[in-house]
Formats: sequence, structure tokens, C-alpha cells
Amino acid sequence: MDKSLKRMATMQRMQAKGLELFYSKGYYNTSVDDVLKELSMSKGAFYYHFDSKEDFFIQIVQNLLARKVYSTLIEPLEGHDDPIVKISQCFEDALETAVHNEMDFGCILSNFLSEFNGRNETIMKHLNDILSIWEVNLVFTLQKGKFNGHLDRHVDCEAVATYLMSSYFGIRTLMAGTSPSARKYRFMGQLKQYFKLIEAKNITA
Amino acid sequence: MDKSLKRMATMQRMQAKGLELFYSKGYYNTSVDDVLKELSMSKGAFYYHFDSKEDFFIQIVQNLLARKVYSTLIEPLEGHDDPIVKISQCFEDALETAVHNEMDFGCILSNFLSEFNGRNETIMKHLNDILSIWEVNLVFTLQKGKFNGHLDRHVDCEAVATYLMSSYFGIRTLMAGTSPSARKYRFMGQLKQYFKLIEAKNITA
DNA sequence: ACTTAAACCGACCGCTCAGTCGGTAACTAT
DNA sequence: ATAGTTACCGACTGAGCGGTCGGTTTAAGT
Repeated sequence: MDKSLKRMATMQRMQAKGLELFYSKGYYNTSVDDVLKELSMSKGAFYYHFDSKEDFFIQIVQNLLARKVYSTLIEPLEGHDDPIVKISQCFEDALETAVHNEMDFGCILSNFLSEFNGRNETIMKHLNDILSIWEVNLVFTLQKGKFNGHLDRHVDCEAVATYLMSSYFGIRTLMAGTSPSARKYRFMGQLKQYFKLIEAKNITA
Repeated sequence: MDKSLKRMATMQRMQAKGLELFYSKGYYNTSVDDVLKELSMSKGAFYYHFDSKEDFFIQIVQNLLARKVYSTLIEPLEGHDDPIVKISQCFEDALETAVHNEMDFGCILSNFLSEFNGRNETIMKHLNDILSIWEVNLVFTLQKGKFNGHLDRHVDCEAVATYLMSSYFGIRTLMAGTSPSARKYRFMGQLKQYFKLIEAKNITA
């Protein structure tokens, strides 16, 4: 399955730089030549490894974005602890990287969803795949939390997942504007208020 | 202040079609010729009325987007009734138009914020102006609600506004993907749960 | 009828972009 | 050494873009 190591290494380099530029300048606003210039490589090298700009992007989505979303937004939720604590921490960490202008992979996903929506069916399909993996895992984590007695029995896990994803994507759009760290602080405060609603009620002392 | 009526009418037509195309295909993915083709007009007409594509877009933002955001997201909040009821209804209405694939101006704003972030300072400034007008009015509405006894005294109005804007922008990104009406339903349910947190507590019966 | 200016036309320019192609260097197998 | 394959080079093509400009139409004023 692994082609020659050299090939893999080159493709990795190209994809990493590609993601960086596509994220910061947008897909349609980044030319293949922009990527190649930063890598001091030639058109020939690019089209030797990839069929087209679109193919290049899709491979980036599958090889880099999907893995990173998994490792930053899904993996941290594993285990049997209180899902509220883990989701809070997970969002906190993700938004903190966003404050420092590093690549926040949830934000990347959200940006690309906006950029390709209604413009490129093929790419949207791949992005929506990642989105639904996140959604499924969030729902699963919440259900497990309910089963383990961390969440209130009446909680609608699908709805909570939708709401959490919404607020996360939205705060990233807002933070891109002005005063990101103040907005992050306010957001996390309200998120924790919201979490109080769905945590298990200690009706019996 | 009003130039000749003909001039105004033509510019209006161009701007309306421009917004429609920029919204559905994105700014960078829509050429001036695309707009002109749909209007059966010529390059000359376009550059007679507008300095550049960017100038054209900024005028659209100021003349159409700003007004529409105001009339759909801000004006409905006026008055002295319970802000929770009004904000709920306002979001409900905006998301309903979104379900039917009509132009939802909050969504347009959110999309453009994503598209121009880090790519065009000038345009971002105009978009952020609209955003902060919305924010200021939300905060004001909430504070008034607190004063009128509809909201709990301990509510942090800035934080609630940030949280509301986040969730609204986010749900629009999500709804663009799959099953918009199911997501809208789940979202509104959780939003109403959240509102229970900030409404005035009837501690005294 | 003549003048004038606003409104509009569309060929054209310079440039950027995705993608092509004939060539070459480096490595590997025999 | 030779042949074949992989990896890479960079000039080039053709389409599409934003923007220009000389010219034409329309309508109002006199």
C-alpha cells in the first residue's frame, strides 16, 4: 500500500503547505503556483503526483483534515468520564489554538463548508462526511454520558449535538473578526451555563 | 441626493442581481461578466456606474445587506416586550426562510465574513460594521429586558449576545449541509432551553 | 434642427490561472 | 554499461478574468 517513501514524503510536503495556504487564503484564491512557489517546486512535479487542483484538495481533506478533526475533536471525548467536562475542555483547547492564530481544524472545516457550499458538489460530499463523523461521535458520547448517569435522562442527544456544533462553528466565525479572546471567554461562560441544563439533576440529595 | 431616477433604477437592478450571484456562487467565484450576462447588459454600463468590482460589492453591502440585516434581525427586537420571545421569533423566522433556500441575510453576512476574512481588509471592515451594529442592538435589547424584569439580574448581556450570534451563524453553516429543517427544529429546541436559563426567576411566588 | 451630456455598447488589453508536454536527471535492476 | 522507471523541470497553451476606451444611442434643453 505504501508507494515509495520518496513519493509519500513529497506528497506530504505538498499537502501540508497546500492546507496551510488554502486555509489562510481560501481555495479559489490560492493558485497551484502559489503552493509550488513556497515549496520551490515545479508544475511538473505537482501534476506528476496529483490529477488536478481538485484532486489535490480532496486528498488534503482525506489525509490531513479528517485525521486532525478526529484527533482534536473526537478522540479527546473517548472514555467513560463526564462528557460535559470533556467536551468543555475540548472546545476550550480548540478555541485557544484559534486565539493564537494557529490552524484550528474545526474552523478549517467550517470555513471550507462555507466556501464550497453550492459551488462544488464533490468536495462538499467529502466535507460533509467529516462533519457527520463528528456529529455521530458527539451523539454517541452524549448517549454514553446519559447511560453512565452524567446527563439528565430527558436530554435529546441529537439536539444537543446539533446545538454544540452550531455554536462552535459560529464562535469561530465571530472570533475571526474582532477581539477573539474576549469573545472566546464570553462564549465559554455561556456554554458552561448551558451545560448545567443537561447535566444530571441531583433531585435526591 | 437622488441622482436621476434612471441611474438609480439601473444601479438597483445591478446590485440586486449582484447580491444574488455573490451569495450563491461566492464573490471570487462570480465574474462581473456573469452578472452582466444575466442582466443582458454590457461591460460599459457596469463601469459607467461603478468604479470596480470591489466598489460594486461594497455598495451592495451598504445598500442592500446592511438594510436587510437591520429589518430582519434588529427591527423586530424593538419595543418593550420580553426580549426572549422576540429573539426566539426572530431566529425562527430567519431560519425558516433559510429552510426554503431563500436569501437569509444573516447567513449572507456570515458567509461573506468567512470568505473575506484575511483576504480583503476593506471589505471586512464594512462587514464587521454591520456585525457590530447587530451586536450592539442585541446587547441593548437584552439590557432593556433585564431592566424591565424579563431577564434574570445576573445575566451577562454581552456574553449572551455573543453566544446567540455564534449559535445563529453556526446553525446556518450546518443547515447548508444536510437535513436543514430537522437541524433547525433541534436547534430551536435547545435555544429555548438555553433561554430558560436567563429568564427572570420567580423565586417569590 | 442643433447641442450636450448621460447611458450604454462591445472589442480589446494585460494578466492570471489550471493544465499540458517534451525533455532531463537520478535511481534501480539486470 | 545499459535500459527502464520514477521524479521532476519549466516553457507553453488557451480560457477567463478585471478593467479600458473609442464610439453609439437616447433624451432633454434651447
